[in-house]
Amino acid sequence: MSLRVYNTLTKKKEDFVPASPRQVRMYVCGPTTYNYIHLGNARALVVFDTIRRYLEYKGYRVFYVQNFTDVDDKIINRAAEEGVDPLELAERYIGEYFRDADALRIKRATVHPKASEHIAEMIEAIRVLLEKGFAYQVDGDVFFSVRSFPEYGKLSGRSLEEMLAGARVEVDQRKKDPLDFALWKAAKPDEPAWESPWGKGRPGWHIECSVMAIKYLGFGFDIHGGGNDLIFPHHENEIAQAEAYTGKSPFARYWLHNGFVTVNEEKMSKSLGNFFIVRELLQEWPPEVIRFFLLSTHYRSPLDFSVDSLATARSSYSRLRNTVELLEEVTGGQEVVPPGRLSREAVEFRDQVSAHIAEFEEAMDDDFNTALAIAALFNLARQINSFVNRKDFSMTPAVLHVLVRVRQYFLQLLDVLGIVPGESRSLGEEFCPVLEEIAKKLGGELGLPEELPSEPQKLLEVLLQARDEARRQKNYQVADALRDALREHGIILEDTPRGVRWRIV
RNA sequence: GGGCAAGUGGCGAAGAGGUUAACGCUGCGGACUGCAAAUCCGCCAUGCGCCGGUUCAAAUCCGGCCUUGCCCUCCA
Repeated sequence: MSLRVYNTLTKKKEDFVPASPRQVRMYVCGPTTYNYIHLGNARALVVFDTIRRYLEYKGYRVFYVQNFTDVDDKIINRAAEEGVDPLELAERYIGEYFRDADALRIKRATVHPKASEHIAEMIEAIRVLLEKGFAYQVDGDVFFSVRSFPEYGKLSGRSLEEMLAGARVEVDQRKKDPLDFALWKAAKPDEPAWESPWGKGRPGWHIECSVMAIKYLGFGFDIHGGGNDLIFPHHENEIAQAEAYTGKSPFARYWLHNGFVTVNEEKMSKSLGNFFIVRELLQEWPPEVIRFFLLSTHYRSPLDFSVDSLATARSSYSRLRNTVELLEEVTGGQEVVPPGRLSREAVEFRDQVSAHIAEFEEAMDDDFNTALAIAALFNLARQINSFVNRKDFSMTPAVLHVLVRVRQYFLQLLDVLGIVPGESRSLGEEFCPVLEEIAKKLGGELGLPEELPSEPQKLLEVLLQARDEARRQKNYQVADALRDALREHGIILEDTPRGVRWRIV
Protein backbone atom coordinates (compact mmCIF):
# COMPACT_ATOMS: atom_id res chain seq x y z
CA MET A 1 0.00 0.00 0.00
CA SER A 2 1.58 3.22 -1.03
CA LEU A 3 0.82 6.78 -0.24
CA ARG A 4 -0.31 9.08 -2.99
CA VAL A 5 -0.48 12.85 -2.68
CA TYR A 6 -1.82 15.62 -4.84
CA ASN A 7 1.04 17.86 -5.89
CA THR A 8 0.07 21.43 -6.77
CA LEU A 9 3.22 21.67 -8.86
CA THR A 10 2.15 18.93 -11.28
CA LYS A 11 -1.60 19.16 -10.64
CA LYS A 12 -1.69 15.39 -10.27
CA LYS A 13 -1.76 12.75 -7.60
CA GLU A 14 1.67 11.19 -7.38
CA ASP A 15 3.25 8.35 -5.46
CA PHE A 16 4.90 9.82 -2.42
CA VAL A 17 8.53 8.83 -2.24
CA PRO A 18 10.61 10.88 0.17
CA ALA A 19 14.17 11.77 -0.77
CA SER A 20 15.58 9.66 2.07
CA PRO A 21 13.90 6.34 2.75
CA ARG A 22 12.57 6.54 6.30
CA GLN A 23 12.55 10.28 6.78
CA VAL A 24 10.25 13.05 5.62
CA ARG A 25 11.33 16.64 5.67
CA MET A 26 8.48 19.11 5.58
CA TYR A 27 7.99 22.86 5.82
CA VAL A 28 4.71 24.56 6.55
CA CYS A 29 4.21 28.31 6.40
CA GLY A 30 3.28 29.50 9.84
CA PRO A 31 1.39 32.58 10.94
CA THR A 32 2.32 36.22 11.00
CA THR A 33 1.98 36.85 14.68
CA TYR A 34 0.08 40.06 15.26
CA ASN A 35 -3.17 38.70 16.72
CA TYR A 36 -4.97 35.52 17.76
CA ILE A 37 -5.43 32.77 15.20
CA HIS A 38 -8.85 32.13 13.69
CA LEU A 39 -10.50 28.95 12.48
CA GLY A 40 -9.12 29.39 8.98
CA ASN A 41 -5.58 29.42 10.33
CA ALA A 42 -6.52 26.43 12.47
CA ARG A 43 -7.57 24.43 9.44
CA ALA A 44 -4.13 24.65 7.88
CA LEU A 45 -2.52 23.78 11.19
CA VAL A 46 -4.79 20.80 11.81
CA VAL A 47 -4.51 19.54 8.24
CA PHE A 48 -0.72 19.55 8.17
CA ASP A 49 -0.50 18.28 11.73
CA THR A 50 -2.67 15.35 10.67
CA ILE A 51 -0.51 14.73 7.61
CA ARG A 52 2.50 14.72 9.87
CA ARG A 53 0.82 12.33 12.30
CA TYR A 54 -0.11 9.95 9.53
CA LEU A 55 3.42 9.96 8.14
CA GLU A 56 4.66 9.11 11.62
CA TYR A 57 2.02 6.39 11.87
CA LYS A 58 3.45 4.95 8.67
CA GLY A 59 6.83 4.78 10.29
CA TYR A 60 8.53 7.88 8.90
CA ARG A 61 10.64 10.11 11.04
CA VAL A 62 9.27 13.55 10.29
CA PHE A 63 11.45 16.62 10.47
CA TYR A 64 8.84 19.38 10.61
CA VAL A 65 9.64 23.05 10.28
CA GLN A 66 7.09 25.78 10.84
CA ASN A 67 8.16 29.39 10.82
CA PHE A 68 6.88 32.49 12.54
CA THR A 69 6.78 35.67 10.51
CA ASP A 70 7.69 38.18 13.17
CA VAL A 71 8.92 40.95 10.87
CA ASP A 72 6.10 42.33 8.76
CA ASP A 73 4.02 45.38 7.87
CA LYS A 74 0.99 44.16 9.77
CA ILE A 75 3.00 43.65 12.92
CA ILE A 76 4.58 47.07 12.58
CA ASN A 77 1.20 48.73 12.09
CA ARG A 78 -0.38 46.92 14.96
CA ALA A 79 2.55 47.74 17.23
CA ALA A 80 2.30 51.40 16.27
CA GLU A 81 -1.39 51.39 17.19
CA GLU A 82 -0.66 49.89 20.56
CA GLY A 83 2.49 51.92 21.08
CA VAL A 84 4.66 48.89 21.70
CA ASP A 85 7.78 47.45 20.16
CA PRO A 86 7.00 45.37 17.04
CA LEU A 87 9.24 42.49 17.98
CA GLU A 88 7.78 42.37 21.47
CA LEU A 89 4.28 42.32 20.03
CA ALA A 90 5.22 39.48 17.72
CA GLU A 91 6.77 37.58 20.60
CA ARG A 92 3.63 37.99 22.66
CA TYR A 93 1.44 36.56 19.92
CA ILE A 94 3.82 33.67 19.40
CA GLY A 95 3.03 32.79 22.99
CA GLU A 96 -0.68 33.12 22.32
CA TYR A 97 -0.29 31.02 19.20
CA PHE A 98 1.18 28.15 21.20
CA ARG A 99 -1.63 28.31 23.71
CA ASP A 100 -4.21 27.78 20.96
CA ALA A 101 -2.18 25.32 18.92
CA ASP A 102 -1.43 23.20 21.97
CA ALA A 103 -5.10 23.21 22.90
CA LEU A 104 -5.93 22.01 19.39
CA ARG A 105 -3.37 19.25 19.87
CA ILE A 106 -1.11 20.54 17.12
CA LYS A 107 2.17 18.79 17.76
CA ARG A 108 5.08 21.16 18.09
CA ALA A 109 7.30 21.40 15.05
CA THR A 110 10.84 20.07 15.23
CA VAL A 111 11.96 23.66 14.72
CA HIS A 112 9.98 26.91 14.87
CA PRO A 113 12.35 29.43 13.26
CA LYS A 114 11.64 33.14 13.39
CA ALA A 115 12.34 35.55 10.57
CA SER A 116 13.96 38.04 12.94
CA GLU A 117 16.60 35.49 13.87
CA HIS A 118 17.64 34.78 10.29
CA ILE A 119 18.34 38.23 8.94
CA ALA A 120 22.00 37.48 8.24
CA GLU A 121 21.15 34.42 6.16
CA MET A 122 18.57 36.37 4.20
CA ILE A 123 21.02 39.18 3.50
CA GLU A 124 23.48 36.61 2.21
CA ALA A 125 20.85 35.05 -0.09
CA ILE A 126 19.89 38.46 -1.44
CA ARG A 127 23.53 39.30 -2.04
CA VAL A 128 23.94 36.14 -4.11
CA LEU A 129 20.77 36.85 -6.07
CA LEU A 130 22.10 40.32 -6.92
CA GLU A 131 25.44 38.88 -7.88
CA LYS A 132 23.84 36.30 -10.16
CA GLY A 133 21.71 38.97 -11.81
CA PHE A 134 18.32 37.79 -10.55
CA ALA A 135 17.79 40.92 -8.52
CA TYR A 136 18.39 44.65 -8.74
CA GLN A 137 18.71 47.49 -6.34
CA VAL A 138 16.72 50.73 -6.41
CA ASP A 139 17.46 53.27 -3.74
CA GLY A 140 17.56 51.17 -0.59
CA ASP A 141 15.24 48.48 -1.95
CA VAL A 142 16.14 45.23 -3.63
CA PHE A 143 13.70 43.55 -6.01
CA PHE A 144 13.63 40.10 -7.52
CA SER A 145 13.35 40.26 -11.29
CA VAL A 146 10.74 37.74 -12.38
CA ARG A 147 11.80 38.04 -16.04
CA SER A 148 15.20 36.68 -15.12
CA PHE A 149 13.68 33.42 -13.92
CA PRO A 150 12.11 31.72 -16.95
CA GLU A 151 10.14 29.21 -14.91
CA TYR A 152 8.31 31.88 -12.98
CA GLY A 153 4.64 30.82 -12.78
CA LYS A 154 5.18 27.08 -12.77
CA LEU A 155 3.48 26.51 -9.45
CA SER A 156 0.43 28.68 -9.97
CA GLY A 157 0.20 27.55 -13.57
CA ARG A 158 0.02 30.84 -15.33
CA SER A 159 2.21 32.88 -17.57
CA LEU A 160 3.56 36.32 -16.86
CA GLU A 161 1.26 37.66 -19.56
CA GLU A 162 -1.81 36.20 -17.93
CA MET A 163 -0.84 37.65 -14.61
CA LEU A 164 -0.22 41.06 -16.10
CA ALA A 165 -3.58 40.99 -17.86
CA GLY A 166 -5.27 40.51 -14.53
CA ALA A 167 -3.19 42.92 -12.54
CA ARG A 168 -5.34 45.05 -10.31
CA VAL A 169 -2.72 46.65 -8.18
CA GLU A 170 -0.96 49.89 -8.52
CA VAL A 171 2.60 49.26 -9.41
CA ASP A 172 5.68 50.70 -7.89
CA GLN A 173 7.08 52.62 -10.87
CA ARG A 174 10.64 51.80 -9.88
CA LYS A 175 10.11 48.12 -10.63
CA LYS A 176 11.32 46.84 -13.97
CA ASP A 177 8.36 44.54 -14.18
CA PRO A 178 5.08 44.92 -12.30
CA LEU A 179 5.42 41.43 -10.85
CA ASP A 180 8.87 41.97 -9.41
CA PHE A 181 8.72 41.65 -5.65
CA ALA A 182 10.74 43.02 -2.77
CA LEU A 183 13.62 41.04 -1.30
CA TRP A 184 14.74 43.91 0.89
CA LYS A 185 12.85 47.00 1.96
CA ALA A 186 14.59 50.21 2.95
CA ALA A 187 13.76 51.25 6.50
CA LYS A 188 11.25 53.95 7.21
CA PRO A 189 11.61 55.85 10.46
CA ASP A 190 10.55 53.99 13.62
CA GLU A 191 10.57 50.60 11.94
CA PRO A 192 12.67 47.67 13.05
CA ALA A 193 15.70 47.70 10.78
CA TRP A 194 18.93 45.87 10.27
CA GLU A 195 22.18 46.94 8.66
CA SER A 196 22.77 45.58 5.17
CA PRO A 197 24.96 46.28 2.12
CA TRP A 198 22.01 48.33 0.78
CA GLY A 199 21.51 50.41 3.88
CA LYS A 200 19.25 49.92 6.86
CA GLY A 201 16.12 47.94 6.18
CA ARG A 202 14.29 44.67 6.59
CA PRO A 203 13.65 41.61 4.46
CA GLY A 204 10.59 41.15 2.23
CA TRP A 205 8.13 38.50 3.23
CA HIS A 206 8.93 35.71 0.80
CA ILE A 207 12.66 35.39 1.30
CA GLU A 208 12.38 34.16 4.89
CA CYS A 209 10.69 30.89 3.96
CA SER A 210 13.16 30.09 1.21
CA VAL A 211 16.12 30.76 3.45
CA MET A 212 14.84 29.04 6.58
CA ALA A 213 13.55 26.00 4.71
CA ILE A 214 16.94 25.49 3.07
CA LYS A 215 18.76 26.10 6.32
CA TYR A 216 16.86 23.51 8.34
CA LEU A 217 15.79 20.99 5.71
CA GLY A 218 18.32 21.34 2.96
CA PHE A 219 17.50 22.08 -0.66
CA GLY A 220 15.09 19.63 -2.30
CA PHE A 221 13.16 18.69 0.82
CA ASP A 222 10.00 16.61 0.58
CA ILE A 223 6.85 18.53 1.44
CA HIS A 224 6.04 22.21 1.41
CA GLY A 225 2.60 23.07 2.67
CA GLY A 226 0.31 25.99 3.27
CA GLY A 227 -3.07 27.47 2.47
CA ASN A 228 -4.41 27.77 -1.03
CA ASP A 229 -3.93 31.50 -1.06
CA LEU A 230 -0.20 31.12 -0.61
CA ILE A 231 0.24 29.45 -3.99
CA PHE A 232 0.45 32.85 -5.57
CA PRO A 233 2.41 34.89 -4.99
CA HIS A 234 4.11 33.58 -1.84
CA HIS A 235 5.10 30.07 -2.86
CA GLU A 236 5.71 31.04 -6.47
CA ASN A 237 8.17 33.60 -5.20
CA GLU A 238 9.76 31.19 -2.76
CA ILE A 239 10.49 28.82 -5.63
CA ALA A 240 11.90 31.56 -7.84
CA GLN A 241 14.23 32.85 -5.13
CA ALA A 242 15.36 29.48 -3.89
CA GLU A 243 16.00 27.96 -7.30
CA ALA A 244 17.65 31.09 -8.67
CA TYR A 245 19.80 31.31 -5.56
CA THR A 246 21.02 27.71 -5.65
CA GLY A 247 20.82 27.15 -9.39
CA LYS A 248 19.09 23.86 -8.64
CA SER A 249 15.60 22.45 -8.89
CA PRO A 250 13.29 21.51 -7.26
CA PHE A 251 13.31 23.58 -4.12
CA ALA A 252 10.59 21.33 -2.65
CA ARG A 253 9.38 18.07 -4.17
CA TYR A 254 5.69 17.97 -3.21
CA TRP A 255 3.58 21.09 -2.78
CA LEU A 256 0.42 20.60 -0.74
CA HIS A 257 -2.26 23.22 -0.25
CA ASN A 258 -5.36 23.19 1.87
CA GLY A 259 -8.71 24.72 0.94
CA PHE A 260 -10.38 27.53 2.77
CA VAL A 261 -12.85 27.83 5.55
CA THR A 262 -15.84 29.83 4.39
CA VAL A 263 -18.72 31.40 6.24
CA ASN A 264 -21.97 31.53 4.32
CA GLU A 265 -19.96 30.41 1.31
CA GLU A 266 -17.61 33.34 1.64
CA LYS A 267 -13.98 33.12 2.56
CA MET A 268 -13.32 33.58 6.24
CA SER A 269 -11.03 36.55 6.37
CA LYS A 270 -10.05 39.39 8.54
CA SER A 271 -11.05 42.05 6.08
CA LEU A 272 -14.59 40.66 5.80
CA GLY A 273 -14.82 40.47 9.56
CA ASN A 274 -16.44 37.03 9.40
CA PHE A 275 -13.73 35.18 11.26
CA PHE A 276 -14.05 33.03 14.34
CA ILE A 277 -11.24 33.16 16.87
CA VAL A 278 -9.97 29.78 17.99
CA ARG A 279 -9.57 31.01 21.57
CA GLU A 280 -13.30 31.72 21.73
CA LEU A 281 -14.41 28.53 20.01
CA LEU A 282 -12.38 26.51 22.47
CA GLN A 283 -14.38 27.92 25.34
CA GLU A 284 -17.48 26.20 24.05
CA TRP A 285 -16.25 23.28 22.01
CA PRO A 286 -13.84 20.52 22.87
CA PRO A 287 -10.75 20.44 20.67
CA GLU A 288 -11.66 16.95 19.43
CA VAL A 289 -14.92 18.30 18.05
CA ILE A 290 -13.21 21.19 16.30
CA ARG A 291 -10.65 18.85 14.77
CA PHE A 292 -13.34 16.36 13.81
CA PHE A 293 -15.20 19.15 12.07
CA LEU A 294 -12.10 20.36 10.22
CA LEU A 295 -11.19 16.84 9.10
CA SER A 296 -14.67 15.74 8.06
CA THR A 297 -14.07 17.28 4.63
CA HIS A 298 -11.15 16.53 2.36
CA TYR A 299 -8.36 19.02 3.03
CA ARG A 300 -8.37 20.48 -0.49
CA SER A 301 -12.11 21.22 -0.57
CA PRO A 302 -13.68 24.35 0.79
CA LEU A 303 -15.27 23.93 4.19
CA ASP A 304 -18.24 26.02 5.19
CA PHE A 305 -18.37 26.93 8.84
CA SER A 306 -21.42 27.44 10.98
CA VAL A 307 -22.29 26.80 14.58
CA ASP A 308 -24.82 24.23 13.34
CA SER A 309 -22.18 22.26 11.54
CA LEU A 310 -20.02 22.24 14.66
CA ALA A 311 -23.01 20.90 16.56
CA THR A 312 -23.41 18.18 13.94
CA ALA A 313 -19.75 17.35 14.31
CA ARG A 314 -20.26 17.03 18.04
CA SER A 315 -23.15 14.58 17.57
CA SER A 316 -21.17 12.54 15.08
CA TYR A 317 -18.08 12.52 17.19
CA SER A 318 -19.92 11.37 20.28
CA ARG A 319 -20.53 8.04 18.55
CA LEU A 320 -16.79 7.47 18.40
CA ARG A 321 -16.33 8.66 21.95
CA ASN A 322 -19.06 6.31 23.19
CA THR A 323 -17.27 3.39 21.61
CA VAL A 324 -14.01 4.36 23.29
CA GLU A 325 -15.85 4.47 26.61
CA LEU A 326 -17.46 1.13 25.94
CA LEU A 327 -14.07 -0.41 25.26
CA GLU A 328 -12.64 1.11 28.39
CA GLU A 329 -15.51 -0.20 30.45
CA VAL A 330 -15.32 -3.68 29.05
CA THR A 331 -11.53 -4.04 29.27
CA GLY A 332 -11.21 -2.25 32.58
CA GLY A 333 -8.44 -0.25 30.95
CA GLN A 334 -6.08 -3.24 31.01
CA GLU A 335 -3.09 -2.94 28.69
CA VAL A 336 -1.67 -6.43 28.36
CA VAL A 337 -3.64 -9.64 28.46
CA PRO A 338 -2.39 -13.02 27.21
CA PRO A 339 -4.09 -14.43 24.12
CA GLY A 340 -6.23 -17.55 24.16
CA ARG A 341 -8.44 -19.75 22.10
CA LEU A 342 -11.15 -17.79 20.30
CA SER A 343 -14.70 -18.64 19.42
CA ARG A 344 -15.69 -18.49 15.77
CA GLU A 345 -17.53 -15.21 16.39
CA ALA A 346 -14.50 -13.67 18.03
CA VAL A 347 -12.26 -14.69 15.14
CA GLU A 348 -14.70 -13.18 12.71
CA PHE A 349 -14.83 -10.01 14.77
CA ARG A 350 -11.06 -9.75 14.86
CA ASP A 351 -10.89 -10.13 11.08
CA GLN A 352 -13.52 -7.48 10.51
CA VAL A 353 -11.61 -5.10 12.74
CA SER A 354 -8.49 -5.67 10.65
CA ALA A 355 -10.45 -4.99 7.50
CA HIS A 356 -11.63 -1.65 8.83
CA ILE A 357 -8.14 -0.67 9.91
CA ALA A 358 -7.01 -1.40 6.36
CA GLU A 359 -9.92 0.70 5.11
CA PHE A 360 -8.69 3.60 7.25
CA GLU A 361 -5.15 3.28 5.93
CA GLU A 362 -6.27 3.06 2.31
CA ALA A 363 -8.29 6.22 2.77
CA MET A 364 -5.37 8.10 4.28
CA ASP A 365 -3.03 6.72 1.64
CA ASP A 366 -5.21 8.33 -1.01
CA ASP A 367 -4.08 11.92 -0.54
CA PHE A 368 -5.03 11.99 3.14
CA ASN A 369 -8.73 11.42 2.59
CA THR A 370 -9.76 12.05 6.18
CA ALA A 371 -13.47 12.09 5.33
CA LEU A 372 -13.22 8.54 4.08
CA ALA A 373 -10.94 7.57 6.95
CA ILE A 374 -13.56 8.82 9.40
CA ALA A 375 -16.13 6.65 7.64
CA ALA A 376 -13.84 3.69 8.32
CA LEU A 377 -13.77 4.67 11.98
CA PHE A 378 -17.57 4.65 12.10
CA ASN A 379 -17.61 1.21 10.49
CA LEU A 380 -15.10 0.03 13.03
CA ALA A 381 -17.10 1.52 15.89
CA ARG A 382 -20.25 -0.20 14.69
CA GLN A 383 -18.43 -3.50 14.53
CA ILE A 384 -17.16 -3.09 18.08
CA ASN A 385 -20.54 -1.98 19.45
CA SER A 386 -22.27 -4.92 17.82
CA PHE A 387 -19.78 -7.43 19.11
CA VAL A 388 -19.78 -6.22 22.68
CA ASN A 389 -23.52 -5.68 22.88
CA ARG A 390 -24.58 -8.96 21.30
CA LYS A 391 -26.93 -11.04 23.37
CA ASP A 392 -24.65 -14.02 23.73
CA PHE A 393 -21.56 -11.96 24.43
CA SER A 394 -19.42 -13.61 27.05
CA MET A 395 -16.15 -12.30 28.32
CA THR A 396 -13.46 -14.93 28.23
CA PRO A 397 -9.74 -14.30 28.72
CA ALA A 398 -9.25 -14.75 24.99
CA VAL A 399 -11.98 -12.25 24.15
CA LEU A 400 -10.53 -9.82 26.63
CA HIS A 401 -7.20 -10.12 24.90
CA VAL A 402 -8.80 -9.24 21.58
CA LEU A 403 -10.71 -6.31 23.02
CA VAL A 404 -7.62 -4.91 24.69
CA ARG A 405 -5.85 -4.99 21.36
CA VAL A 406 -8.83 -3.52 19.52
CA ARG A 407 -8.96 -0.70 22.01
CA GLN A 408 -5.30 0.06 21.37
CA TYR A 409 -5.80 0.06 17.60
CA PHE A 410 -8.91 2.19 17.79
CA LEU A 411 -7.18 4.76 19.96
CA GLN A 412 -4.17 4.73 17.67
CA LEU A 413 -6.31 5.56 14.63
CA LEU A 414 -8.13 8.28 16.53
CA ASP A 415 -4.76 9.67 17.50
CA VAL A 416 -3.70 9.94 13.86
CA LEU A 417 -6.51 12.45 13.49
CA GLY A 418 -5.81 13.95 16.91
CA ILE A 419 -9.32 13.14 18.14
CA VAL A 420 -8.76 10.79 21.05
CA PRO A 421 -11.41 11.73 23.61
CA GLY A 422 -9.92 14.04 26.21
CA GLU A 423 -10.37 13.66 29.91
CA SER A 424 -14.12 13.65 30.21
CA ARG A 425 -14.90 16.96 31.77
CA SER A 426 -14.99 16.43 35.48
CA LEU A 427 -17.76 17.78 37.61
CA GLY A 428 -16.71 21.30 38.46
CA GLU A 429 -17.65 23.31 41.49
CA GLU A 430 -20.49 24.83 39.50
CA PHE A 431 -22.40 21.56 39.92
CA CYS A 432 -22.35 21.79 43.72
CA PRO A 433 -25.47 23.88 44.25
CA VAL A 434 -27.35 21.85 41.65
CA LEU A 435 -26.46 18.52 43.22
CA GLU A 436 -27.14 19.75 46.73
CA GLU A 437 -30.53 21.01 45.73
CA ILE A 438 -31.41 17.70 44.11
CA ALA A 439 -30.12 15.82 47.14
CA LYS A 440 -32.29 17.95 49.39
CA LYS A 441 -35.37 17.45 47.27
CA LEU A 442 -35.06 13.71 46.75
CA GLY A 443 -32.93 12.86 49.79
CA GLY A 444 -35.80 11.55 51.88
CA GLU A 445 -37.15 9.23 49.20
CA LEU A 446 -33.68 8.03 48.35
CA GLY A 447 -32.85 7.41 51.98
CA LEU A 448 -29.76 9.60 51.94
CA PRO A 449 -27.79 10.08 55.15
CA GLU A 450 -27.66 13.47 56.85
CA GLU A 451 -23.99 14.03 56.20
CA LEU A 452 -23.25 14.40 52.50
CA PRO A 453 -19.87 14.92 50.88
CA SER A 454 -19.26 18.42 49.62
CA GLU A 455 -17.16 17.40 46.65
CA PRO A 456 -19.44 17.22 43.56
CA GLN A 457 -17.93 14.00 42.25
CA LYS A 458 -18.40 12.22 45.59
CA LEU A 459 -21.86 13.64 46.06
CA LEU A 460 -22.94 12.31 42.68
CA GLU A 461 -21.58 8.87 43.60
CA VAL A 462 -23.70 8.84 46.72
CA LEU A 463 -26.77 9.86 44.76
CA LEU A 464 -26.16 7.14 42.18
CA GLN A 465 -25.68 4.48 44.83
CA ALA A 466 -28.97 5.45 46.45
CA ARG A 467 -30.63 5.39 43.03
CA ASP A 468 -29.25 1.92 42.41
CA GLU A 469 -30.81 0.74 45.63
CA ALA A 470 -34.13 2.34 44.68
CA ARG A 471 -34.07 0.59 41.33
CA ARG A 472 -33.38 -2.72 42.99
CA GLN A 473 -36.49 -2.17 45.06
CA LYS A 474 -38.36 -1.26 41.90
CA ASN A 475 -38.90 2.24 43.16
CA TYR A 476 -38.64 3.54 39.63
CA GLN A 477 -40.47 6.74 40.30
CA VAL A 478 -37.75 8.22 42.44
CA ALA A 479 -34.99 6.72 40.29
CA ASP A 480 -36.46 8.38 37.21
CA ALA A 481 -37.02 11.63 39.05
CA LEU A 482 -33.32 11.75 39.90
CA ARG A 483 -32.35 10.89 36.33
CA ASP A 484 -34.61 13.64 34.95
CA ALA A 485 -33.34 16.17 37.44
CA LEU A 486 -29.73 15.46 36.57
CA ARG A 487 -30.50 15.53 32.88
CA GLU A 488 -31.94 18.97 33.21
CA HIS A 489 -28.57 20.12 34.43
CA GLY A 490 -26.59 18.38 31.73
CA ILE A 491 -25.72 15.12 33.44
CA ILE A 492 -26.95 12.13 31.45
CA LEU A 493 -27.44 8.77 33.14
CA GLU A 494 -27.34 5.53 31.21
CA ASP A 495 -28.30 2.27 32.85
CA THR A 496 -26.28 -0.55 31.37
CA PRO A 497 -26.02 -4.24 32.29
CA ARG A 498 -22.68 -3.33 33.83
CA GLY A 499 -24.13 -0.62 36.02
CA VAL A 500 -24.98 3.04 35.67
CA ARG A 501 -22.81 5.30 33.54
CA TRP A 502 -22.94 9.08 33.62
CA ARG A 503 -21.64 11.75 31.31
CA ILE A 504 -21.88 15.48 30.86
CA VAL A 505 -23.59 16.79 27.75
C1' G B 1 -11.21 40.85 -17.66
C1' G B 2 -7.65 36.43 -16.99
C1' G B 3 -6.62 31.73 -14.29
C1' C B 4 -8.29 27.49 -11.08
C1' A B 5 -11.85 24.54 -8.55
C1' A B 6 -16.69 22.81 -7.34
C1' G B 7 -22.12 21.66 -8.06
C1' U B 8 -24.19 14.18 -5.27
C1' G B 9 -30.66 12.52 -0.65
C1' G B 10 -33.86 17.25 4.20
C1' C B 11 -28.54 18.66 5.70
C1' G B 12 -23.08 17.61 5.73
C1' A B 13 -19.93 14.58 2.77
C1' A B 14 -17.14 10.25 0.09
C1' G B 15 -17.07 8.01 -4.68
C1' A B 16 -13.88 9.81 -10.65
C1' G B 17 -16.02 4.55 -16.33
C1' G B 18 -18.96 -1.47 -14.83
C1' U B 19 -21.83 -5.23 -8.38
C1' U B 20 -27.66 -2.67 -4.32
C1' A B 21 -24.38 5.67 -4.91
C1' A B 22 -20.02 4.97 1.36
C1' C B 23 -20.14 7.42 6.01
C1' G B 24 -22.38 10.92 9.45
C1' C B 25 -26.47 14.23 11.17
C1' U B 26 -31.83 14.76 11.20
C1' G B 27 -36.61 12.19 10.76
C1' C B 28 -39.59 7.70 10.84
C1' G B 29 -40.33 2.29 12.05
C1' G B 30 -38.45 -1.94 14.83
C1' A B 31 -35.17 -4.72 18.55
C1' C B 32 -33.10 -4.18 23.42
C1' U B 33 -34.72 -1.54 28.22
C1' G B 34 -39.14 -1.38 34.10
C1' C B 35 -39.07 3.46 31.26
C1' A B 36 -35.11 6.08 29.16
C1' A B 37 -30.21 6.72 27.28
C1' A B 38 -26.57 4.23 24.64
C1' U B 39 -26.41 0.39 21.01
C1' C B 40 -28.15 -2.61 16.93
C1' C B 41 -31.48 -3.53 12.54
C1' G B 42 -34.51 -1.26 8.77
C1' C B 43 -36.64 2.93 5.74
C1' C B 44 -35.64 7.97 3.32
C1' A B 45 -31.38 9.98 -4.12
C1' U B 46 -34.62 4.95 -10.32
C1' G B 47 -30.77 9.27 -9.51
C1' C B 48 -25.43 12.66 -8.89
C1' G B 49 -26.53 21.45 -11.81
C1' C B 50 -28.70 21.70 -17.18
C1' C B 51 -28.24 20.17 -22.53
C1' G B 52 -25.74 17.36 -25.95
C1' G B 53 -21.74 13.72 -27.24
C1' U B 54 -18.18 9.31 -26.70
C1' U B 55 -18.91 4.12 -24.95
C1' C B 56 -21.63 -2.41 -24.73
C1' A B 57 -21.58 0.63 -20.08
C1' A B 58 -21.12 7.69 -17.58
C1' A B 59 -21.94 11.08 -10.91
C1' U B 60 -17.47 9.43 -13.13
C1' C B 61 -14.66 10.95 -19.92
C1' C B 62 -15.54 15.15 -23.86
C1' G B 63 -18.10 19.84 -25.49
C1' G B 64 -21.45 23.81 -24.44
C1' C B 65 -24.40 26.41 -20.90
C1' C B 66 -25.95 27.91 -15.83
C1' U B 67 -24.60 28.69 -10.70
C1' U B 68 -21.14 29.18 -6.70
C1' G B 69 -16.37 29.68 -4.52
C1' C B 70 -11.09 30.74 -4.70
C1' C B 71 -6.65 33.24 -6.88
C1' C B 72 -4.82 37.50 -9.81
C1' U B 73 -3.72 42.44 -3.25
C1' C B 74 -1.58 41.22 3.15
C1' C B 75 -4.22 36.67 4.25
C1' A B 76 -4.04 29.55 6.10
